Amino acid sequence: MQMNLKLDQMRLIAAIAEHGQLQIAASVLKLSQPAASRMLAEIERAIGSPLFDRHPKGMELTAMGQVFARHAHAMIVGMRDLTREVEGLRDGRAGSVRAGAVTGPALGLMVPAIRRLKALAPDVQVSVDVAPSAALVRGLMAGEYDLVIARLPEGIRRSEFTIQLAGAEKIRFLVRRDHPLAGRTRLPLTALAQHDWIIQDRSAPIRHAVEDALARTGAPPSSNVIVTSSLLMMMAFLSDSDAVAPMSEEVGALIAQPGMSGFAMLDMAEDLSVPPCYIIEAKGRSRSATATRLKQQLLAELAQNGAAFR
Amino acid sequence: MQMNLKLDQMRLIAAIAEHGQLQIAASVLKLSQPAASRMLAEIERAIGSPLFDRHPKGMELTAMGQVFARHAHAMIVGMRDLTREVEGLRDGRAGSVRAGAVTGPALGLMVPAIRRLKALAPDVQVSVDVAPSAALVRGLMAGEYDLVIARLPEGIRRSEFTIQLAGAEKIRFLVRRDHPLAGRTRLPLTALAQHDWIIQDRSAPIRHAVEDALARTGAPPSSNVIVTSSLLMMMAFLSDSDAVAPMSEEVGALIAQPGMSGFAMLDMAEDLSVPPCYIIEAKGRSRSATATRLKQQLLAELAQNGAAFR
DNA sequence: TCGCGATATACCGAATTTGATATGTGGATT
DNA sequence: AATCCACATATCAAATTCGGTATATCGCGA
Repeated sequence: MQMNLKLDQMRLIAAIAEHGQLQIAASVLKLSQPAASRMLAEIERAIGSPLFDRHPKGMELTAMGQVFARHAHAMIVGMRDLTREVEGLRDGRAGSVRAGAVTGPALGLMVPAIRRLKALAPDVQVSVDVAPSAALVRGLMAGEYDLVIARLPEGIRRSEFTIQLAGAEKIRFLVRRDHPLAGRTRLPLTALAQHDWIIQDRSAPIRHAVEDALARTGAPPSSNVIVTSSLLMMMAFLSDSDAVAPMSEEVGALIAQPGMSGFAMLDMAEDLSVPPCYIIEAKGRSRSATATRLKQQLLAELAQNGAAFR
Repeated sequence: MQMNLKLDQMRLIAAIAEHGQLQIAASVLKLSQPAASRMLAEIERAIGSPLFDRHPKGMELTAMGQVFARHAHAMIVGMRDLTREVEGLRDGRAGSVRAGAVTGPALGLMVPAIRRLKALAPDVQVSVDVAPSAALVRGLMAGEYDLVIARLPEGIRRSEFTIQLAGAEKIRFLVRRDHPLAGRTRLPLTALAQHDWIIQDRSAPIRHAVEDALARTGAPPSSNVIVTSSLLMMMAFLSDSDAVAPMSEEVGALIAQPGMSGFAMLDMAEDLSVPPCYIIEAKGRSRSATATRLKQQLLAELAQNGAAFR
């Protein structure tokens, strides 16, 4: 399907969704009602499905319309953010280092490196995001980050990046402290299948790795699953249920400090891991002094603890 | 500034940013080089600032260009996501309940309600996001959520929503267990000002409330601040430093379970809170049966624990 | 049955956009 | 100095977009 839609079309859909009537939406957008009607018809032709159910007193979104309206809204907000940020840049706001990392290296590398950087230069502005690799590399390419610690997405053109191996990331399963499986050792993966799972979105590498490992054992995945990427939600569900949640070892270690936590990591018969991570910067990008210093701290951390984070 | 830019313009900027040369970008977009050059010129005229520094062998992004390219990339990705989701809807994927909550009510209300719902209907698809109120209500309006638990953004038209009071949200300060302030009681806010802070983004209500309270005491905020909204990053920084981090009481309670955690919540002389939360649904929206059931569980949770979450 | 309110369609003209080719300009390299 | 490469500008023609007014259509309520 070819959907070369325009922002004004997004605005129309969002306005109709918000106001419930084409005429009001048209007025808001400073269009005549027939112009709005025709624009809507063109959008629906491009989509190949109605976006609104028509009623004598107005319209309401169809299921497809809800999907479209959500995206339209995000686009409108995105344009607003762009405008704001472009204007803000005119105010000459000082640079900062903007870094991102996937969860394990966020803890294992980024946190100590930032801590060291702040020790040396307490007033630098540091902004850190934790996100999946694809989003991080996308952000890096788009100039949103100065550097990221992430996996290499497929098809990445290595020649355009500076890439430094940072290490592998192991998967552990977190449970509440008094979970039936908590005290056992060398658990097979199949032992987990009968429990509820709190698991990440389908795009997460941890989920891929876990599902692949389950597939190799022949055990079906649990049928009772709650999908969330929020660590908070995971901890909350785990804390008073028999659910299990896969996560990176570093995250698990932080949450389940031995003897001091309401959580525990399961002892598995077989290690699971996800592909290794790298410190990635975009070539040809002017690098702020602060970003250079953060990179230096990351390399120092690797030199010191390389064996620990492998 | 009026920036009525087009997606094709975004694509051009993203392509130049990616390839470094106008001619290659033009080719990728199936344009002639002069057409691309003029399109770029028009974008830069609308922006009022160059997006690229020109060099004999190509162009590279200016600071403004990096901002623009990042947003352009997000728009392009958004359009791709829209296309994918529109197509996916044709595959007839079954409905699910999509809920969102700000952090405190995510724990205090949403988690038990979802747990009850799953007990009654183990195979329903539940998706939960934790996000700020503005984003949640935006998502609700755009059809991204069936219901949310959030604060009421300014200017919200109450007549368009079903709004049910869910309670207030208290702020606590989290520290590591052996923090110098951990054992003290009735701490004044000024006692925290000398420590490092791990704090949320400027738009977060918790940050507003904390900065307002600090302003009332006359104490300046800490000059040594790390900004992150990632709970994981907060916990990591707190776990081996003397930093403090404000967060909702429910989140703090989950992390700092008494006697069992590497963290503790500070005992403050004065309670801080953020404005109350509500269960919010959009009127005129066809509600899935699962969403209705989740709403029922939320109301049941409120009826049972209303005093606890107030 | 009639009137109302809301959307849909027909028709038209004006404006804008689009993108080509041809050519100019500037910096780097040989 | 000549050449090359990459971007910028001029010119032109074609296509598309845009959005108005006028009017038709439909469902609901009185």
